[in-house]
Amino acid sequence: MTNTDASFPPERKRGSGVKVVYELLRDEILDLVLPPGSPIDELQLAERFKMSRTPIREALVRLAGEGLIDTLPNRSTMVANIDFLNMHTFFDALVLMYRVTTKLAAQYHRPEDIAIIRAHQARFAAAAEAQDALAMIATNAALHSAIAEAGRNPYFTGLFNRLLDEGRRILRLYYQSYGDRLPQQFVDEHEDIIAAIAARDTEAADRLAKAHAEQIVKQIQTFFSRNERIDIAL
Amino acid sequence: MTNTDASFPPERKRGSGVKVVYELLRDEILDLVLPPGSPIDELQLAERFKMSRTPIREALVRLAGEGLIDTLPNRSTMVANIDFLNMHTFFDALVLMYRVTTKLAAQYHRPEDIAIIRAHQARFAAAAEAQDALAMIATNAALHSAIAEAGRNPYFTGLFNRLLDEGRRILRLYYQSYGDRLPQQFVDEHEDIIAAIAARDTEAADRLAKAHAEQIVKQIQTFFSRNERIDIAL
DNA sequence: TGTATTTTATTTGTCGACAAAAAATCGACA
DNA sequence: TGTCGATTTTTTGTCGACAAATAAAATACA
Repeated sequence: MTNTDASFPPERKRGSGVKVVYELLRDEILDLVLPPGSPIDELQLAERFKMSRTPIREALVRLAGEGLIDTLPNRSTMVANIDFLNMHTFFDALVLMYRVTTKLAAQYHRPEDIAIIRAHQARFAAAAEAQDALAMIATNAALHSAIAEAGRNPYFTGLFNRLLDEGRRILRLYYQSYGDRLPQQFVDEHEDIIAAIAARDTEAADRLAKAHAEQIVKQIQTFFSRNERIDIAL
Repeated sequence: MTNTDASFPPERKRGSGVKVVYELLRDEILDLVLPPGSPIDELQLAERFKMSRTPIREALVRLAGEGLIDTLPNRSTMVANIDFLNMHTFFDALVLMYRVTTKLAAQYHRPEDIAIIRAHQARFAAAAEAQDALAMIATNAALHSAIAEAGRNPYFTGLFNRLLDEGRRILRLYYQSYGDRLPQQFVDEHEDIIAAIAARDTEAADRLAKAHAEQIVKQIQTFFSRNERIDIAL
C-alpha cells in the first residue's frame, strides 16, 4: 500500500515545491491554458498546490524574470500579453537565432549530437505524418533546440529557447492552419539542414536555416495579415 | 530636522527593499567587489540591509535567473564563476550582438535617439581623454546599450545588455591594460559608427560594428593569452 | 593514529500571521 | 441620480519562527 492515506500531507520533498509550480504554470502559460492577461492570484495558487505563498511567490518571481508574467507593484500580476504590434522584432530575433545556432551546430557538434537530432527529426516526421499540428509544433521546437545545443553557445541557446517558448504561444493561435499545408516540405528541409550539419558545411547550414526560418515566418505573417481585424481587436 | 531619531526603523518604502538589495548586489558582483565564488549568506545580508530574509531571498532568485549567482539546493549559494574555458562563446555572442544591434539602430532609429547616443559618446570621449579606464568601460557599455535601444528589438537588447554586464566583470580583470593604449582609436571608431547609423547606412553600420567588436575581442584575447598561466590557476 | 559513526551546529525552505497599499464598496451631499 | 470622499475588503510585501537538509564537530572504535 503506497500512501493512500490522505491524512498525512502529500509529503512533497523539500525544495521541490517551487519547481513543480514553476513548471506547471509555465506550461499552462505557453499552452494558453492561461491566456495572456489572465490574473494570477497567489492565494488561489497556494490553495491549489496545497502549500504556502512563499514557494508560489518564488515561482512567480522566476516567471517574471523570463517575461512570462507581468507584475504591477502591490497589485495584480497577470500573464504577459503577446505584443502583436512589435511582432516583427520577434521574427527578426527568431530568424537570426535559427541561422546562428544551426551554423554553430555545423561547426561544433559532436558525433553523439547527430543521433539526438535525428531522433527528434523522426518524432517530427511522425507528427507530420499524423497531421498532428500540436505535436508538430512541439517536436519542431525540440528539434531546433537540440540543434542549438549542439552549437554549444549558452548565450544563444538561452535566447533561442526563450524565443521558441514565446513561439509556442503564438503558434497555438493559428495551429489549425499549420497542419493542413505542406508538412512534408518541413520534413525535407529538416533533412537537408541535418545533412549540412553532419557534413560540417557551415555555409550550407546557414543558408538552409535562413530559408527554413524565413519560410515559417512568412507563413505565420500571412496568417496574421489575413486575420488583421482580429489582431487590432486584441 | 529630518528623522535623526534612530528609534524608528529606516522607513523603507514598501516594495523598495527587494530593488535595493538586487541592484546593490548586482553592482557588487559586476564590479568584482564580490569576486566569483564568493559565498552568499542570506542571514548576513538580512542583517546588513536590516530586513528579513524574504526580500533578500527574492533578490537572490532574480540574480540566479540572470545567471549572476549559482544556488546549490539546500546549501551554499555563491557568485557565479567566469567560465574562462568557454570564453569564446561569450565573444561570439558579443560580436554578433554588436553587429545586429548597430545595424538595427541604423534601420529603425528615431531622430531623438541620435542625440542620446551622441551624449554617451561625449562621455566616453571624456573618459578616454582622462585615461580613466573604469569610466571608459562604463561609458562604452552605456553607449552601445543606447545604440541597441535605438534598434528597438527587446530580444536583442536583453541579450546584449546581459553580455555587456558579463563583459564588465571580464574587463575589470584587465582594466589596467585597457587605458594605456589607443583610446583615441575607439573614439574615432565610435564616431564612424554613429555617422553610419545617422545616415541609415545599414551596410556600413554592420561592417564598422563588426570591425570594432572584433578589435576589442582580439585585444582581450591577447591579454588573456599573455596571462595564460593565471587563467589556468583560476 | 586513522576511520566510521553519532551528535551538534549552521543554513536553507516553508509556514502562518500581520501590516501596507490599492481596489472595491458604501454613503453623504448636491 | 451622479459625484466625491470615507470605509471596508482584497491582495501584496514583509516578518519571525520552525523544520528539514547538509556540513562540521565530536566521539567511538580498530
